[in-house]
Amino acid sequence: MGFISDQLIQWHKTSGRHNLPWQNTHDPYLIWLSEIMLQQTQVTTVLTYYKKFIKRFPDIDILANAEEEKVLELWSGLGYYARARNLHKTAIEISKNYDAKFPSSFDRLLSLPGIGRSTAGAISAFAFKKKKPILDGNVKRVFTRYLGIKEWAGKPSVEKELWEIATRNLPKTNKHIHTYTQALMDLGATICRRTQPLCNNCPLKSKCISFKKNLTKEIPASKPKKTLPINEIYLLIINSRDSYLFEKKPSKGIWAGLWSMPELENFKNTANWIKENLNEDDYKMLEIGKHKTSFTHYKLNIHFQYIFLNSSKLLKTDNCKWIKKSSLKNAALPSPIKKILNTLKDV
DNA sequence: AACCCGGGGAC
DNA sequence: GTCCCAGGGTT
Repeated sequence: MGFISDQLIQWHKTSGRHNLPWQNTHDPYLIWLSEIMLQQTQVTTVLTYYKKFIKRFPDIDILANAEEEKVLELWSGLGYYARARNLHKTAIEISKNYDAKFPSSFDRLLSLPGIGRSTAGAISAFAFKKKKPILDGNVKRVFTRYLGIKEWAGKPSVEKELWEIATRNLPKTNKHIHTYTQALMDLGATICRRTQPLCNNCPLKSKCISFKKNLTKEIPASKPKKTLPINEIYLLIINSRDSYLFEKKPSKGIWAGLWSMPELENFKNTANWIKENLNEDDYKMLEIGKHKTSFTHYKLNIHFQYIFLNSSKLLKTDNCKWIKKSSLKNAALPSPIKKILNTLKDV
């Protein structure tokens, strides 16, 4: 398979993607940001977030000097919020220890928070023209199909093999490594798609085992199924005047660092909670509801009580705050919380 | 090796 | 509803 790299580089010239916002640059800051946002996230989803982000944080020093809260605000809705926290940590580290210049060393890149082997490989190729392999969902799909690998690509032993294949298939020189790397991603995204691959347009079809044996439906093998556990949480949506009451999530766990609603074990103690934390007896229950959402590893049923208070008194707790309705759109809230608030009737 | 971590696009 | 996406970190 020594000529795959040449064919891919040639194919990319006429048929690859050339106009994504993070292309046509070697600025490691812009490339790094795009790679982090694109982890487990589709291009179409990233586009608007990326543009907003570079407008607000044009360079790494500005990002490093920002409050983590502000970074999370621009990440709100994108998910996997550890990416945003690690992004901020890395910006601070580079600003401090590398004079705000991205390190070109692969090992130093790999040591930074949020940058794993594949992301370090992509940054190395795109920003520094270094010959390093990547192994994302696209590459896994292209290689498992091309070679007829029938096992799930996420299985550790298979993944190890795929890294070796990705390394072995790199171009001989680093001259076109950025084109090659982009070509692999583009082929996976536009031709070697998960469903309905466009095999007739594929530059690799003459030697692709899945194409020749008609295995593109079976390969790549899907992840082994597991029944997801269901979690129930109980939230108090407390409204007073033009604001809602929020509670900051802990630094670990789901939605870490974001703002959610006060959470109870159940609704038996609602009155006590309001008395203890807001020193208020007089409240009105406006609505009771339920919202379902689902994550990679569990399902979540959010139960909520929508409560109205006449006065917004001072809180005892320091991890709570009121947020005005007009500010919700730009606050660091998880998507389901924003959705629930949008369904509530105005008081 | 298994689990944790979001949200949405495409079907 | 299902599956998976330019994966990384933790245990």
